[in-house]
Amino acid sequence: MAGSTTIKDVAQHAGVSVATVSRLLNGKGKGRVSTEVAAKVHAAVEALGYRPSAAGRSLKTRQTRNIGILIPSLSNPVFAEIFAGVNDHARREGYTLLATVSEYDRELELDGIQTFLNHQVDAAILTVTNPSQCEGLALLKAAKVPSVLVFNQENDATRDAMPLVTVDNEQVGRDVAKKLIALGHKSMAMIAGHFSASDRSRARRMGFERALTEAGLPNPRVCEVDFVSAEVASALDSLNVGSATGPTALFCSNDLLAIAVMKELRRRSVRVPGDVSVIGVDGIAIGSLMSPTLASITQPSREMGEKAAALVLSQLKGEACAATQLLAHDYQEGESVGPAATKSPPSSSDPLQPKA
Amino acid sequence: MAGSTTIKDVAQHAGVSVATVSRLLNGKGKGRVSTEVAAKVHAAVEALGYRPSAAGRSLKTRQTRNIGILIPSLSNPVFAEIFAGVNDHARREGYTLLATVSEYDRELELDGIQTFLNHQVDAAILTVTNPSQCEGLALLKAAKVPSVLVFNQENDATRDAMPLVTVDNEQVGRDVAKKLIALGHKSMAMIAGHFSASDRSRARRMGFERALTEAGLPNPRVCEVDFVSAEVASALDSLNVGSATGPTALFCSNDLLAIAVMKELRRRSVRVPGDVSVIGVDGIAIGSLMSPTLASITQPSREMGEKAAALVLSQLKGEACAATQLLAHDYQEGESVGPAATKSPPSSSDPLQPKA
DNA sequence: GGGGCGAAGGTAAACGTTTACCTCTAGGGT
DNA sequence: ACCCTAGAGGTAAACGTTTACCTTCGCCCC
Repeated sequence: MAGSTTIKDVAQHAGVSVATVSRLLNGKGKGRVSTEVAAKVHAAVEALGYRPSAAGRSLKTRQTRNIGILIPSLSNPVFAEIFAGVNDHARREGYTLLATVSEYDRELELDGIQTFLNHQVDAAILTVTNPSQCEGLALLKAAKVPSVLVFNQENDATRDAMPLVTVDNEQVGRDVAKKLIALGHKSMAMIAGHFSASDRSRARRMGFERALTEAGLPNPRVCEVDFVSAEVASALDSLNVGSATGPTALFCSNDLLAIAVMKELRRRSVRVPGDVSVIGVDGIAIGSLMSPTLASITQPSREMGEKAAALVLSQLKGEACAATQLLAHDYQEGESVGPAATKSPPSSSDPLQPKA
Repeated sequence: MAGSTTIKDVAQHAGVSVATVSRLLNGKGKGRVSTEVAAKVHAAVEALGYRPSAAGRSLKTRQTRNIGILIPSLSNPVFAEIFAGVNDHARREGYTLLATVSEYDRELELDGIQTFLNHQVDAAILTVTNPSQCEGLALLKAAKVPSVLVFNQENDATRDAMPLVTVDNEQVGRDVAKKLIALGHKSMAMIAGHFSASDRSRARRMGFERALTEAGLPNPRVCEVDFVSAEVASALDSLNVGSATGPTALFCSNDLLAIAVMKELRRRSVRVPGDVSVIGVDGIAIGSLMSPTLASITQPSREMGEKAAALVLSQLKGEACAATQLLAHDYQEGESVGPAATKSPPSSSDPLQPKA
């Protein structure tokens, strides 16, 4: 806090009542103030460096003009962009962001939400690890705080609707499959962060698997990693990547992971996409600076942030709004995917695909 | 806001006075409450789902337990880490973050600081484009809000001290120079974002140039870019990179830029480090996933965030604290630097360095 | 047995706003 | 000449806390 000059000081200095000052400053009331008085008040405000106290105001108006935003991590550029989008929209509407990052930790998620509640945020924008088992969400609903989930793919029907802004992650998985199938891949694998920490990964996996099944292909091998490079290595081992029996294409649940995978492949002298194709999800900018450039499914992250902010704000104004907004994703070309390798002569050690 | 049950409701429900509730909940007052009353109150709190109003509390205590944090951008992982560090420390101390990103825009910087002031943050943590001409800083000082600059290298002596948490950016520049000189480089260039937007870039440049001068080498060519890849290309053109008259080493003012530069070099078939060495600053994680891995000067970003938070908090408690904390940086090995290329036969078109 | 003391808890006055309601003045319509 | 209205501005009551200051009571010590 600071050299608090209050509205009372201003009123005194300008020789008017506090009500007048308040009315003028918020442009309220039919009975407006005369221009002379206005001038005096403004002069006083200027002279005293008056700044209305948010606390006093909030107490009376019962709104804080704060929006809580909870994201798992800022290391992933996707979340950084979401944040930028939210920030931008919120600022324009005169709202401020109470931000916290959860590091994918359920404990911290709850803690963050509690904090939002304690601070009486007017609205909340969240990405949680698992909407269907996040107690915090219930708290927000109980407190009737307009909230929206970003990126999450809530599929728990028992819970009454909390709006979502996301892409169709199952379709993302399908699109990846479609792309790889079109290039002749028949043996694929998926590498993902812990599914328990990301319902979007789960949805992507589901779409991926279904598309493969529909195409008459066997289920892909799937491997979870803890996102430390050592684990990436063992994941590649367990999938037999690079060997004749290994997959010809790797679907990574996000770009950061895909980049780590490409690094490890390079270390092993597995050529991308010569031996193995790699594709990620997110469309982060740095992907196209890699060599080979990373193919990915791009999401309009920044726009998602803006949409999310717009959504909670209109909810705040009491406007009914679409429960869920599905934004379009897109395929981002990249050198990291290519036609399936014809990896072995016909008399291969892999009897399952003699015609490949 | 929400189904506001107030402290009065709790008091009533528990059959005690509000003062008792308040005292119990904050563990204040020598005259403690008896265990039976405590139990009743807690039961009431539980039953009613009571949550103290931050507004009411702030109004009375004159502190918000909010810390403002202003950073230029979250796209740079360095800032994301700072944020994580601040977030972590603040949370542990029971503070919440009011966050905003300025996109390196002076207007938005000021706007953000005003917002902090309007919300009466207890403290502020900032990275600004230019400390010596940021009006916002003066406002913070005038309002006596404990503040700290992170990453900035304030060098305006006329201004009374605002504490800094940073690395010695001039030394960073020197260390880069030293490293490159040791590898035999004699012709170097620096590529940086707009210097006007980053005093740390300016300091790095200064150190770099001074070290070269002290080593008897000519001043490096320096080129500012607007951080769009098209500009990186023209920067490389203007520096003659890849030609016999061009530099054998490029010092990039941050890793993201270095990565973009490496990308463009690759496109031009300029070998790194064979033809040109590249070194960045920041030590972002993704640098070591590139090929070649990026050499860099690492900064302890997360720690800087934690230190910054600790610093403003102790300032808040009235403890005097070191005006400036210089943290150690470190050289991060990377494949992107190597010995200076002996780029042309003795009868070169470059008469300036016949002996090289 | 009385004075003193400390523990337990109540009373009420802030903190800085906003806003419903009131007062006053001037002007206009009949 | 009168009433009505509208504009301009003042008065004071909230909003939900915290906390200084009381009151009460039981206990101990002389």
